[in-house]
Amino acid sequence: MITNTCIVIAGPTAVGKTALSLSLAKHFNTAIVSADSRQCYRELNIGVAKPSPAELQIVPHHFINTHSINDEVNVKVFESYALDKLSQVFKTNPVCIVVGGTGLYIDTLCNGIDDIPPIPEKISVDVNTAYKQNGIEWLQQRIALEDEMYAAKGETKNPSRLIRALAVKRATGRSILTFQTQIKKPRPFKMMKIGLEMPRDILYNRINARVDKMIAEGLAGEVKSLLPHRHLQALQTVGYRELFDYFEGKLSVDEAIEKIKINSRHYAKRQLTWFKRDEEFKWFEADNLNNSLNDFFSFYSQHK
RNA sequence: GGUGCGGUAGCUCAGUCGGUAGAGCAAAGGACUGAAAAUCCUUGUGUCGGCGGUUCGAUCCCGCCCCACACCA
Repeated sequence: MITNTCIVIAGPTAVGKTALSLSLAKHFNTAIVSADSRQCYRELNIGVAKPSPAELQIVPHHFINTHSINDEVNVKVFESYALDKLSQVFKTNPVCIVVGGTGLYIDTLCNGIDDIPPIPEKISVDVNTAYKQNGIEWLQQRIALEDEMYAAKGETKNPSRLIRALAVKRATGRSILTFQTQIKKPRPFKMMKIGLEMPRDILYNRINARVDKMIAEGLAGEVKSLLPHRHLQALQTVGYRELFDYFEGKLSVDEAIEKIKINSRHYAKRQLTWFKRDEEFKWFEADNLNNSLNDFFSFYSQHK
């Protein structure tokens, strides 16, 4: 029996993941499942560097333009969506391409994520509201009182983790840490993890150039039309937040553009830190597409 | 040409009543379990513009020079 295989392409923003994934999808005559937490939103276009409409037509893509910024999208939503699409693809094809820069999503697709009961909305809302009113000190005090285990071992300086920990404790009576087993879930397919990288200065030049291109293509107009939605989680996105600040008069255009470049570099660095920790990745120099393809096929022929 | 205010980390600046200096940003490294393009943690030696003087000791006080900005001619 043929083993179904996910070819996972990861790496920092602007390294060239899309180009390689398209070539591979054409070669294997298969589909792409995107593992990108922002390209799934149909309202976000220029700033999230989606494949072009033409590219989307040539190769079937999943988890791109599939959701609205008003939908709740999170790692669990992605996991079930992507697993479902993979099983469909594998009915007719033994290979599927997974490409994206969201480390948590890729990790979860490959290894699963611990099951934690759903949290009643009221509890999350209450915790969030209290945090906004009272600040992180309040969260730290509540965690110290309500979840000793988390207070001792958790990230007590990180508001988003504290909020989640407190909500889980209140909803289940158990510390979130007791749910976190890190046991990998078996998947009905093989993973081949490919990381793309390039020298830092070259990557940063590419990022800067791509930001300039996005601006030339009209990113500011896109962001302006999304101003009423700027509070949504989906809009907490590099390229959008900085231009929101411009439209609200907090930054000049030039300052906003410079900020987008800086924040994109920070983002790229975080992605590299995440993926480098996963020793299952095979890293290729992404200096040029043909070289990457040659690297891939010689690797693939040895490991398929 | 004159007067004034400055010249301190890659940038913007603070400070040292004389004992060789520290914030924010940048940069670098790291973490990451339903917000993840999010969120959070760690890392600060630099001829303190130059040359002299005073002093045990000067980035700080004094003199001259250079540079920038503002105003007056």
